[in-house]
Amino acid sequence: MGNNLNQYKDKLRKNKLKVTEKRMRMIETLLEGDRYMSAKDIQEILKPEYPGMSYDTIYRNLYTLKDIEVLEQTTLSGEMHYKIACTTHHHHHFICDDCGETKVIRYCPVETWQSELEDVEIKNHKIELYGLCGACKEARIY
Amino acid sequence: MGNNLNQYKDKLRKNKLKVTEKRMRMIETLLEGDRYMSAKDIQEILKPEYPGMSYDTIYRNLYTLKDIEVLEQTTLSGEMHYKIACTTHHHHHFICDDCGETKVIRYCPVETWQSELEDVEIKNHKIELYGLCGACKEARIY
DNA sequence: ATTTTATTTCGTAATCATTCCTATTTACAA
DNA sequence: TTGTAAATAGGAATGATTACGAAATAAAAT
Repeated sequence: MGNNLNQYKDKLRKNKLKVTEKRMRMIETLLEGDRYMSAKDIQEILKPEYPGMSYDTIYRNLYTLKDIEVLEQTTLSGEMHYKIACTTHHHHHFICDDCGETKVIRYCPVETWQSELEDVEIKNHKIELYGLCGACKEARIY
Repeated sequence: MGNNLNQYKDKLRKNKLKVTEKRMRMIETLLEGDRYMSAKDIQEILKPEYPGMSYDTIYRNLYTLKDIEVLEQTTLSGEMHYKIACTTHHHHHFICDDCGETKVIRYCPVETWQSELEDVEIKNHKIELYGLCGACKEARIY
């Protein structure tokens, strides 16, 4: 794989976290998926390799990886989902309702909103677009 | 109260739903609160009046009222929250992390995003700003 | 190579939001 | 006023998530 797993190893080490096999496979799984995945999704995918992988491990690692900003999280239909975070530029996502694929959206008017609401202090914001990606739009039968 | 509860009664009847005491008190509670509230919030507030009000009733009514667009919903820290919907114009919210007060934001660049992502079909979107409202910002001790 | 420390297991249990089930009650139409 | 369809109470069930604690394992530091 030409995936730059080293940057993730470095990040783990920088945070005094150990580079374990399971952790790396979770990161790889999320890199390969490149969409929001639930704890169960990840367990399913890694089941052949690690049949006895405990939920405890998955949840703990998802939490840890989100904490060091390797992952970003969002709630999709009641379940927490995670995906690899992109740290190079601020962005949000379009999420396909059918296949779960995500697309990056760049435009973010947070300054516009800050000036619309002068008296408040915006500390955080969530933007998500939902719908059908090109492929799923084609595949739809009406 | 000068609150126009009649429009809500009409809306219920239009949808062949019964105008019950509990339903109307839930609507009143949400009107008075005018912020996102959880099922538990509502149960707490109505407890003196209806000590035995069942969760089923609360959840079913929240769902029903969202369904007929009397309420809008969002997930806040893992819990579903509801507030009275404004149907006259499209908008989103700023939500105060401290007191839960909401402020309407008008600017919504959904067309901009649609042209940024030509191939997808945006069917839905979620925009939420979080932070401190004017009052809570003042009240903060640093 | 040895030690130290973090991580995983594993089984189980607690928690919490939400939903489901059935008997009973209520709103409202006829 | 009566019939019936909808709504509710009360509690059990579900499902995601977190917690736990001790033993086993693995990673990294010396």
